[in-house]
Amino acid sequence: MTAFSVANVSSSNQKDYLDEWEIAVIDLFLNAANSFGLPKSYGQIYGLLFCRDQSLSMDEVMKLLEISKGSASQGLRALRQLGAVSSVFEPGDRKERFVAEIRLRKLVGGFLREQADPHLDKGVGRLKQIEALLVNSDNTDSLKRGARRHEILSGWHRQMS
Amino acid sequence: MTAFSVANVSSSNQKDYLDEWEIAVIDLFLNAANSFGLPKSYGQIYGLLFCRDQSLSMDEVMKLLEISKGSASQGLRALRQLGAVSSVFEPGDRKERFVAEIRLRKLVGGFLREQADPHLDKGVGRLKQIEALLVNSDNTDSLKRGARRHEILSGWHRQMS
DNA sequence: CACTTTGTTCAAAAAAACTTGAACAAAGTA
DNA sequence: TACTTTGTTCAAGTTTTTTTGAACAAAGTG
Repeated sequence: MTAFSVANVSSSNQKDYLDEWEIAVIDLFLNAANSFGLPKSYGQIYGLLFCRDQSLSMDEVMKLLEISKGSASQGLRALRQLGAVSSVFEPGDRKERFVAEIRLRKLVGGFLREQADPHLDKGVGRLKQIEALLVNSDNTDSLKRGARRHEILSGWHRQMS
Repeated sequence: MTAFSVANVSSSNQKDYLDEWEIAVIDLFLNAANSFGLPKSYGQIYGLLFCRDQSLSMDEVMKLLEISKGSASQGLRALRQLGAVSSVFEPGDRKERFVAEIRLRKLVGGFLREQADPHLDKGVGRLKQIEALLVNSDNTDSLKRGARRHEILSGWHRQMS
């Protein structure tokens, strides 16, 4: 093609603005994050990385999305923890760079593992606590009702595994 | 039994306090609601009804949970909308009374129908919008990338149905 | 060592979500 | 009609969550 080839310069070798369609995709993920109970900024960050072929540094994420250092740092950490992004170290570059995981399986799996499972576990703990209260004292009438409810909850828990 | 039988008096024929185990169950649902992205009060209300054999009026819900009229009204409406509670009119009583749906199938089904589906639909709308932006002008390079991303998103959508 | 670059932390500010209660509507009763 | 009971609405208040940015730590460089 033309003589303007891409140099592997150390600093920003990336577009420093967002295309319209990228803005729309980022907004899509922003809203998706919201409905999964995750902060909007997580959605934005994931959305941006999802759009790009090249990995991005935290700095580039901050500038492109116009979010603070804190948000970028925390967001990227959380997303990596969820398995939704992974980090790459380009050789000869001190910066950590990030790319989006785009396999739906992995995304859903990570989310379930990190978000759903902990909640389920907490639920199991609470069930045990309820059990304990049911052995307590007398008042047989209410306690019998409690025992029936406990059974229902246990049944639900079984069905969900 | 003793001579103290239960009369079908018109006003509060219910316990006006919560047992310890009921408080624990209500707390369980409070937290569950939270992790599903529903207001805590919805969880409390459902939890209370879940515990009881008898239907409860809005007034009783308010007093037992110590929540406001507004919360009780909105919570009960939303829960009915979700199919998580249903209302009953006792003959010769002006009050509407509520009971919890305890079939897991119905609960999950209602939740998906009212919460997940709308979000999916909104997502489809956004996808169309992105499509529109991709036909826009020139800048073939970025747009090609955009088209690839649009394919991925469409694929995801297919996999989720 | 002094300086730069990269990234984390966390208290405070901002934004979002939830709850409250007073005003209102609807419908029954006398 | 005037009064009561039941339930809804929504602006304002409260609480919770998220974001910001300044201070700090870690590690490379000259």
